[in-house]
Order: sequence, then C-alpha cells, then structure tokens
Amino acid sequence: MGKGRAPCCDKSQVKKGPWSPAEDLRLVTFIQKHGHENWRALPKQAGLLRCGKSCRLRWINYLRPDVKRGNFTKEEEEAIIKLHQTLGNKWSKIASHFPGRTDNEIKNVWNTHLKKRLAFKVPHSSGGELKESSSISSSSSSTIMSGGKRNMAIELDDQWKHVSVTKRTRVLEDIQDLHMEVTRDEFRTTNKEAQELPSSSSSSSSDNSNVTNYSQVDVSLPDDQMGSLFNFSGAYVRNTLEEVSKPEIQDIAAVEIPSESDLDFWNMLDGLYSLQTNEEVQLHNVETNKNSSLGVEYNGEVENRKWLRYLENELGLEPARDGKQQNLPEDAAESFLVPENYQFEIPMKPEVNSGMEYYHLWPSL
DNA sequence: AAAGAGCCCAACCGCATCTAA
DNA sequence: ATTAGATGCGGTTGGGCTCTT
Repeated sequence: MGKGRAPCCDKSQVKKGPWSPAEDLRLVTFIQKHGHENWRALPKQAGLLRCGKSCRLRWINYLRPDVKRGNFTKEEEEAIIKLHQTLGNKWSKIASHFPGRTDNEIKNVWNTHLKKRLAFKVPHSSGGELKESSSISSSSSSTIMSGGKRNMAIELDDQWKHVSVTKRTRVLEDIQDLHMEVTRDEFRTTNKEAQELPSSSSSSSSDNSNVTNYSQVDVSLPDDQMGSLFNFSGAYVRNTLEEVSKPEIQDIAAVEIPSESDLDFWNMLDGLYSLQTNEEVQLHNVETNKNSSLGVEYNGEVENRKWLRYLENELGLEPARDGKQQNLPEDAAESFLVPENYQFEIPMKPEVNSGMEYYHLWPSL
C-alpha cells in the first residue's frame, strides 16, 4: 500500500479536457434517469470515460438545469463585491446568494472583471464605499491603460449596449434539440439498462436530493410533452471551436437513440464531432463572424443545414422524421430551429473579449 | 492578412471537510 | 474514536478567442 491518499480515479483511464456534446448528453440523460447518488460510480454506469469529479463539476457548473447563465448584472456584480468584502474568497458561500450561479462562475467573474475593476476604484473618503475614480468613469475608453490593449474591455463594461450575438447560438439550439430528441426516444424505447441498474428507482424517490426537480422522468408523458423536460431556464454555452462547428446532431440522434450503455453508438456520435475539417471550421467561422450582428444571426442556420446535409450524405443517414426533412425550405428550417416561444435573452453586457454569448434557450417559466 | 499579446473561462488538481462504517 | 471513501471547495491553468499592430 502506498502512502497518501489514493487518487479518486485512474488518471490513465479517464478522458480529460473539454466535454463533447455527446458526453454532455450522456451525463444529462443518465442523471435524469438515475440521479447522481454516487459521483464516483456514475461515470462507469453512464458509460463515460470521465472521472466522477469531472462529471460532478460538469453537471454543477454547466449542465444543471437551474444553472443561470448569462452576464452578471450590475446589481449582481455590486453584490458580489460587497459579499467578497465580508466573505473573502468563499466562492461557494458567495454563490449561495445567487441562485443559479455557480461558485466557479463567480470566481471567474471576480478574477476577470471585478478584481480589476476595483483596482480602478479609489476608496471614497470615510463612507467606506467605493467610488470610481474620475478617470475611470470617463466615457472615453481610449485614454486608460493605453498600453494594455484589451484591458480596455474592463471599462467597456459600461458600454453594455453593444450587444454582439454569434455562432454559438446554433450549437445551443442543437443541444436543446438533441436533448429533446433523445428524451423522446429514450423513453420510447426500452429502459432495460435502467432496470439493470440497482435502484434506478432512486430517481423516483420523492425526497432524493440528488435528483433534480425536473429529472423525475415520467415515461408516461406523451411525446409532445417530453420536450418540456428540458424546459429549464439554464442555457447552454459552448466554447470550443469543435463544438461550434458540429451542429445539427439532433438529426443524427433522431435516427436511432440507444441506451447510454450502447458504447458503439456513443462512440460514433463522438466521432461525428471530429469529421469536419479544419478548413470547414475556418470557413464556418468566417461566415459566422459575418453574421454576428443582431438581426442576421440566424442566417447561420442555413450554414448548419448545409453542413448537416453534407454530413448525412457522408453517413448515408435518412432524413430525420417529424418534419425535420433536410430539404425543407431554408426559412422553414430556421423557423423550426427558433421556435417562436423561445425567449432569447440577449446579454446586456457583451463579453468583449471572450466571444462567449449566453442565452436562455428555453421558454421562460 | 498575419502575428503577437492579452483575456476569458471551462476544467483540472489537490487539499479540506463530511459521512458512514 | 478512527479510518477510508466521497464530496466540496478554492487555486490554477491550458486552450481558444478577440483585439491590436
């Protein structure tokens, strides 16, 4: 026996790095059905080559239905600053004051925005309050930090009106669609893998805190209500080029949705995400950047459709059912992808540097 | 257009704390 | 009371993105 604590998992056996949509889907699907009583065992049960800690982190910070994405409001930021003054770096405690916000997110916003912003504030006489220095409160962004290039973004926090909307919208939608498709099909097909698991009924235990409130999957739900399982107000954020460039997986998934134990399928799905060439990625980004202004954002959907057609041709997949035929007129396709009851919450503060955009994908409650 | 610099954030790591046996 | 395993927490970082030159 070696000294020290045993690692939580065999590092050589687990995948690291960004999560693919297929992995996300697996995790969400599994937790919906079984909850997360045991993070350590979850990856194996769900067929994920991930450390339990990684699954937990992914779920809590990203996939959890009640996670609130989007830019922090001025009020939230001020509250964070105040709480930090009293609590220090107790991110989880600070986060507890912001339902839906994660400690990681607050920690990030502190380290990237607030801490720097405070550096430009000077203590205001005796009141203890902080007041922006006159130089900072200036509307000009050109004089401050002249040598700091992108540090100007800090003060651009005050220029929230310049909303940028970009390519990731599509992936967010794709994931939601995929969720919905899988949810329908998962429960349309057998649940044999669920039955094999011990205490799959854990997800039906009414007081099981490990199961999120929406995850009480009612297999008796008609198809047209299953989509509501994902009507949580969290949003899906994508940050990798790979993910951005592989939209429309919902149509692929619609062909055949296996159980989470069907490794072949999931491996295939993972593999689909590496099909696109770098050239296509770059082209896609160029096109997307062209369209990254309000009002033309969803022109990108056309590109998605093109990509999907290409993919399906390559794979010999049939057109998806339920009116998702690929030869739909483009405007029809767009209207499908952006249901009219979807509320897109355009961020009030652009993430000037990150290129991250957040949306509330699901109809507001 | 390309390269470099800087920024952002998702995810990792390791330690702390909790819990059950 | 002790111990091992599981989970929580906070610090850190790598990769991708945007902006500037």
